[in-house]
Amino acid sequence: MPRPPFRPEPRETDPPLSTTDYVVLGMTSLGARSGYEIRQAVELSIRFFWNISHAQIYPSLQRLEAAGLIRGWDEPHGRRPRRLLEVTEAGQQVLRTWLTSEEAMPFELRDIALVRLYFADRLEKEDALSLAAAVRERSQERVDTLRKIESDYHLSQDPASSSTLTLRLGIAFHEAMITVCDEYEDEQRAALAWRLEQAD
Amino acid sequence: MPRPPFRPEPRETDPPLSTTDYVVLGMTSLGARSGYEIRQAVELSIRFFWNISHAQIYPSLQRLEAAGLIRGWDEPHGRRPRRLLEVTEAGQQVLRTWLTSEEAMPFELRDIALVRLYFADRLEKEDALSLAAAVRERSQERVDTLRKIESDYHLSQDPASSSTLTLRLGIAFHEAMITVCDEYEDEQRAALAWRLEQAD
DNA sequence: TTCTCCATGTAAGTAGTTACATGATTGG
DNA sequence: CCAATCATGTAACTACTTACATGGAGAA
Repeated sequence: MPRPPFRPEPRETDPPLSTTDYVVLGMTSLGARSGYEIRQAVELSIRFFWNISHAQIYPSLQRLEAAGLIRGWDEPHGRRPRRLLEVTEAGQQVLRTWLTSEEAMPFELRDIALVRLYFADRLEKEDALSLAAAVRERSQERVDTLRKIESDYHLSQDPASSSTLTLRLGIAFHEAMITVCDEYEDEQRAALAWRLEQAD
Repeated sequence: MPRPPFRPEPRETDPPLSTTDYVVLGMTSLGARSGYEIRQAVELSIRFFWNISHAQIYPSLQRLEAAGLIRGWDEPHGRRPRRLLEVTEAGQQVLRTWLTSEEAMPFELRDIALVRLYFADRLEKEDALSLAAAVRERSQERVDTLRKIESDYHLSQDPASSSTLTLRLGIAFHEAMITVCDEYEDEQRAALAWRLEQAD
């Protein structure tokens, strides 16, 4: 009977961190002190380009703590349980290494509105028109909301660009969407007018 | 021995379609005749705002065929197997219904570059600067590529906006990114200059 | 003959969402 | 006292990616 092949002890080296882990680590490094605060910080800052749900945060915190990148201790508030966190020196270092690494920075966009618009030719022109209008209105609402937030923001203090970065990108993107919809609507209306003319 | 509990035949009512299923259905409706062609069509058109891999397409085709929304038949090319497809009238109807439905149109963006930029304050100013520069260059390359495609496109024929929609959105988005990076770099450089001045 | 493209599928693993579960505190 | 918010976690499920697997056709 052959000897089983030699396998070195599979050296449980820390698995590489996911982007979500780096977000959790980064928010801790910026001063978020609990899973709950991390979630709020994400919601108020980077959710436009990287959203995470609380169901991802708690397992991520466990991984980071096991890897020694953050430190956590229980500090209940009254009888309500609470686990406070802080980043370790190793964690700071890992974060900085990630931020300066040369690895690829993939870009991903998923927008059902654009998918629908792409297939709008399958509809009657009237329906295609109202679809485009709905998409345009959605973007218009987003722009209005973001502009409102932007002006409230200017009224307050901090001119730090990292906080307004998401605002400005959101505005730029949705304004481009509005332009595209406008053009599409013009085309459809022109085609429709031509058809009505022919019918006379 | 107890009788097994009565269970009504679980009336295999068609599960709702995912957006990916609608993409596959839509591409078939636009004339893609095989899984392979669907994949190519996605790659050349909507991949900027809805990418799918071939591993998603084949199971999706099976679901759609089971639901009677497309029809498929084997038509090997020589000895190479090939399954051709066409959309059924029911499929056309389901697609139109989806396109005109009022359901929400969520928008999702995931960009590691922006995440990194958000955490750039954790770095030395020099490193923050080179990170911002790397992000700016990435977007600049994208803009250059997209503009090239756009001008090639203009040289050919079809002025259909659905095909240029992805181009124009991509350009608008990445130009906004460049502006944001420029501003961030200016800030960092100013802070750096100030620090050097103090050191004198 | 070798490379690229055509062509279809499955398996295993990772990532993410939604729902389930619980309960305390604070402010009106 | 009731609603909103604080606060943490798990389970089940869905979606998606990467790797595995196979092989023919056509062109250079």
